[in-house]
Amino acid sequence: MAVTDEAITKIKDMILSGELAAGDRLPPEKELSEKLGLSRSSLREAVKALEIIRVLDVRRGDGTYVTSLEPQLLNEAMSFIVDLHQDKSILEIFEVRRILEPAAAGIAAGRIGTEQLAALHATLASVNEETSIEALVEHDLIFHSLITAAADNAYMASVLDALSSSTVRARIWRGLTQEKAVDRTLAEHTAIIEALERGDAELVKALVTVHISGVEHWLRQAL
Amino acid sequence: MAVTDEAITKIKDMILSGELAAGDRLPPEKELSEKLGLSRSSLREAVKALEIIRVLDVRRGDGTYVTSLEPQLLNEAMSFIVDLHQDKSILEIFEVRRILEPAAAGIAAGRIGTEQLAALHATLASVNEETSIEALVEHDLIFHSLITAAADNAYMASVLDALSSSTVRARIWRGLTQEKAVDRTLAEHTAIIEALERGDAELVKALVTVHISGVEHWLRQAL
DNA sequence: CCCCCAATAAACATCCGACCATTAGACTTG
DNA sequence: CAAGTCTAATGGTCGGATGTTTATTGGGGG
Repeated sequence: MAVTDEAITKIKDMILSGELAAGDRLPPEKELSEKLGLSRSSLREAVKALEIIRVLDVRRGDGTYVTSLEPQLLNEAMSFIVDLHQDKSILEIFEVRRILEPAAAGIAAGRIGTEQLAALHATLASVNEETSIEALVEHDLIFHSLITAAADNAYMASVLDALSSSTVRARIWRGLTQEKAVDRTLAEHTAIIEALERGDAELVKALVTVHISGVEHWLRQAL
Repeated sequence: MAVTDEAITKIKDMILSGELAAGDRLPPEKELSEKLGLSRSSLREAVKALEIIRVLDVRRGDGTYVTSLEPQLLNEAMSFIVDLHQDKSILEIFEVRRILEPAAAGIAAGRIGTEQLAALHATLASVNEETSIEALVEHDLIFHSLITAAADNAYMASVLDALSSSTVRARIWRGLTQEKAVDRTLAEHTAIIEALERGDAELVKALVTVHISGVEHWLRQAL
């Protein structure tokens, strides 16, 4: 194994063993490179890799720290990868979403609070049939994120958010707007909010399933 | 933004724009560093980061290539992150698994082939109540992976495999063996295989739900 | 003509040392 | 005591030298 990969493993092990905890500061690059027995250049490659997947937080002029390692940090790292997969298997992604998202929404129905419901209303009110595509994508991301967040499971939220990365959503919406399906989507969003307010988990699950399956169906025809 | 991060974004964009396709070879480090306007050292940090998340494949003495970007490559990158989360939110992970894995197994019931069933029998036959913990963990990983793989959805398999990283599984099994629950787990595995053979999707879903919930329940008591 | 092997060149791996840019914290000053 | 300033610590970037691995090429032998 290359020294850089060894360094990555060693740093990871230092975290797993508890030698480094969340929020801890790592020794300076020069010092750590000597401790691990490799050059600063090689160590920096290792640190950069760990920074990309949000394990380390490098602050210039200050130092390098272990991140909180909270599940939501999984998000960006996963999204980065999903972004690159593009159309290749978008239908497979939807199959996972169709399973996970209704379940998450159902859980959310029993846990969602007043503030979160207000936020849902707000994002819905910010768009209509004449809104720009960019704003619609933004609304759609927020809408689904708010619901998955309300399920109060950071892993679930991370996985779902990553699977619906912004670039994927953007492409879909571009197609949907051409099909004049915007009003239908917004109507479905409205229905989902109402069911959430009533706390009707079964109805929420059904509505979300229909909502996602609708897009999925459109995709199958478009491809 | 730092030059290294710019380089990461540029390489990512080259892939998104189609300038670089899966399997393509990147220009040599020296050449690419000049094209992107940064030093070779900094470029190497960017390449290392992309290599860790399985976007690039660096072959010493040969060159650097874009990976196939297949969904299963998501696996290792995600597992690496989940590994670091440890106990922090293991119950949240189980909540996601309890939703996704029965659904995947239910789909697998209709798609699983003879060879895959044989593989399931084989891994089950390789263990008993006196097997070492390491071998039990290995069996457990293979058993669940085979089923999720049979659902024929690479994203689903990647997410599930990542959520049950080997270190997490190892810790759980260590606890389960102390509780003499090994035989029960193996009995449940047997029942799941039989239901899969019959193609009874509903029963498979129920059995997998019970199976995962059982471990989840044990975890709640243990924590 | 084909196969095997050694020589070669290309490419990544690693290291070093220098200098720049930024930040946190100590210090000075009003 | 507060605000601004200075400084040491730390990461960011660079260029080049050298080592290691691999693919390729060309020649020699079968």
